[in-house]
Amino acid sequence: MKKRVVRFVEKAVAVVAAARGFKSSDLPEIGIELPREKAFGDFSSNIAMQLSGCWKDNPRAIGAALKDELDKEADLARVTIAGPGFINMTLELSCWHRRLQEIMGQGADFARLDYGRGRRVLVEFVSANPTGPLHIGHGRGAAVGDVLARLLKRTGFAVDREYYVNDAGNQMMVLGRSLRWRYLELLGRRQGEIPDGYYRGDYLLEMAKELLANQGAELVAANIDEEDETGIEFFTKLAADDILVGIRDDLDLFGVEFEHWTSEKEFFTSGRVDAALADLKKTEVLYEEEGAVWFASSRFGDEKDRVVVRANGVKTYFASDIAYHREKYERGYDLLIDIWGADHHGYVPRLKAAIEALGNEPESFAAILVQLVSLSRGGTPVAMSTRSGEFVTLEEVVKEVGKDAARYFFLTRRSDSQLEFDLELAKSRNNDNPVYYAQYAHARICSILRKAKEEGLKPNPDKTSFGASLILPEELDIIKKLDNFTALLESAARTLEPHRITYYLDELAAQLHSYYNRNKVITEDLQVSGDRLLLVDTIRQVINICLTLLGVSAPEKM
RNA sequence: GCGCCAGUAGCUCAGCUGGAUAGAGCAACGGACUUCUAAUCCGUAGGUCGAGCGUUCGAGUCGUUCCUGGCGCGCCA
Repeated sequence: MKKRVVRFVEKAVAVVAAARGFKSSDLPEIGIELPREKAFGDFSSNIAMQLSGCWKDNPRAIGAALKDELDKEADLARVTIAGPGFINMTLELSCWHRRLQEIMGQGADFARLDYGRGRRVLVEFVSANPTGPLHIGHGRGAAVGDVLARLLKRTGFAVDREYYVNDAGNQMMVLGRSLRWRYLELLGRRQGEIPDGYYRGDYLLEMAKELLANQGAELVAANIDEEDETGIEFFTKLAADDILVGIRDDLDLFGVEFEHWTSEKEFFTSGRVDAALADLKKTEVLYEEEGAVWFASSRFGDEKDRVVVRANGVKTYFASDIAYHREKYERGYDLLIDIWGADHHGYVPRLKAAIEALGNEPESFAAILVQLVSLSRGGTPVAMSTRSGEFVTLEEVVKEVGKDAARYFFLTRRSDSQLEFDLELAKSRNNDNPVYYAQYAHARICSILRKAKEEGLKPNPDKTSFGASLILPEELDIIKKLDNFTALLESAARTLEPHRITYYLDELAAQLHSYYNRNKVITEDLQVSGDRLLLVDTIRQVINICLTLLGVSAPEKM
């Protein structure tokens, strides 16, 4: 609808520009907004103010000239000039009624946009080290990443989700040592507290017990000396594989699926890290100093240069990450989105530098930083640390509060603002939980539709009289809100901010609840009932789309 | 010390590419179920948008300087 109004204004501006002898080529872009105040009409434009500078005339005079042109449009019921020069426009009611019918007619395909024009996007998220179960912080990343992927898909991107398994490096050795220690502990060959720096979560103890039960003591114990690192690789692989299975299960429970699981280790073994470094070397951004190989990331805006190969010959995590992102581009993606914990923000400039050094557009890479989730229980902070084993797992939370509430909760805030997750609050199944509000609206409409069906009524399909009885201000507001959904999705996709869906949904649900309490949908009047059924059914449809985007169920009864 | 993110109602937070009189939920207070689902609704009250300066027709939004909080500044991942 907005685009139609933009065209009206464009046309008017072109006519007036021609009359005043200005070229149509150097006109500013037409901005159309939804005014805050209803009294200002359906749409408003500030174009007169923008033109006043280059046309050397006052905004109200320009506005008046534009108004004369706009008054010729049959679909515009009213055009006024207000304040410093706003052009306020009100559409004919019939336009809104037609729009409602149109939205309903598009069904589940409403707001399926072509904004992305088929560009290929890779959204990489969670990517937690396979050193322990996913905790609540990973849950936030999972929710944001998954919903963002769904959003981009709907707005016209070709999207893949990817989990990068960080199965290389020191941490994996520590994991192996930790499991081996637990195993030896069960055999009575280790006593006391597990050493500092080891992972001490209960899951490793459980794993060790299972290992002992399945494989016995001799199989692996025979060759293990008290002190050396014998068998570490065996334990590492065992632990990592087992944990990864658990991670997949947890994400499955959370409703998150990945198209790809990529292993960091394979980048080393396949020689891709070396190939990436060779590429960088060609562009002369690598140099040696103090025995190490450095990447001159400071030339691309990073605060200092970074080591890619240590003096001991071992390549850094950064080196494999360069290879990883290089490979993403090779796979043909136009846009890379990485979702990281905000504590990794210092890492963004160097990766961006590498991406640029490899000849890619810096704008084709975006890192979304998700702030930490601070955990509390009934208002008391809970410490979280994988190594100490003190944390609440994602699995635990999902099982307690349900997938719907958990996912929704993570999207009630924009990602760069910190989120406090109170376990007591989340676990309590009371009415404070915002997800029920939207779901209830959906169930309520379904209930109305059931009742209508019993009475032989259905949403008005009549192409000539549809919606004509929808004349209440709140009805018009709802239609506008429904119409605005496409713009909302587009802006959410443009800014990569999936939380906007949640807020929109909440507002739409509020409008429905309010409308429901004020008006009866099923009345004596067949025309009115049919039109109102059309209205609420369309609301239901859009709520359904929102909930689907959020990965939250849309119950027909509650 | 440098950098990133945040600072909006008592609390938790929205505020779309700068737009007109700054919003919601919770908490507080007062109302609405013989009615299509009260997991709801309606009303009241609550603000120098951290502070200053600047940019312009116009700033919560942009620039800049401070203040406060979180995080990061490794040849760890």
